[in-house]
Amino acid sequence: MKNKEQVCQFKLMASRDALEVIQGKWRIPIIISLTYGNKRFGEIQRDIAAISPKMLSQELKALEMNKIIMRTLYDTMPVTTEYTLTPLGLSMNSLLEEILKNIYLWKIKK
Amino acid sequence: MKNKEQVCQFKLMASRDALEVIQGKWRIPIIISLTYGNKRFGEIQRDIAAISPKMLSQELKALEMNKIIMRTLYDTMPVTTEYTLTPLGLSMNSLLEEILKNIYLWKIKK
DNA sequence: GTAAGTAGTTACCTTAAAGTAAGTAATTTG
DNA sequence: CAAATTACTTACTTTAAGGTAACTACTTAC
Repeated sequence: MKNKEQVCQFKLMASRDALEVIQGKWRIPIIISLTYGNKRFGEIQRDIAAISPKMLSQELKALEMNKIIMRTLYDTMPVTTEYTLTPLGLSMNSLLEEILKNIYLWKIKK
Repeated sequence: MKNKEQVCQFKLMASRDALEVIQGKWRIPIIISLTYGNKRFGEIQRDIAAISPKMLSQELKALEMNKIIMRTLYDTMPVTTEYTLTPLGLSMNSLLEEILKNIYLWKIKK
């Protein structure tokens, strides 16, 4: 078995890549918004009142590239776009729930 | 029971405060480093080779304020400072492990 | 035909996060 | 006693993230 230091270094390198997925001001809010239903661009924008269309568009693209969300085009009149969490996105959310709960419980405790 | 929209809005607000704890380039790497043993300033700095003393000092303070880590002064000669994860810090780490594992598994899958 | 909604894009600007470099103070080693 | 180590701090600069505002293109409603 490898020693602690090597394992630690490996974990540090792995996290550097993986965590960009949830870094930034808007990605986690977008994931949270989508756990309450598949949504369209405008609906997410209304959920997260402070986000600009530029940032929303940019972050949706990044989340799609990282396979956290999916974009589906519906050939309705007018054309609508729907955003959905992937299984990875859903698994991220359940973990975020845990983290939020832990931090919240800690903050109210004493 | 409240409707989906209200629950979603509540979650979005709660996450805004809670997630600052893990935002930024260095906080999670520091947490990871400390799960492989209580460490001193210089030891963390050696683990995370790219971090500057300024950033390390600043982020350690922030993590301490958020009760993720603890600082212990030892009255040795010379005085040494040791950083330790709190129970909250440890719980954060197990969740980070899960997130990293999920993202990793997803990335290698196909 | 004017306004409003959907789903964005583009260009430009500001600010906050991070980087760089040097300094401090105390102690220890050669 | 000069150099190195530990644990930082301070001042200044750079970069990247995010903000602002205006614009596009298509459709529907009034």
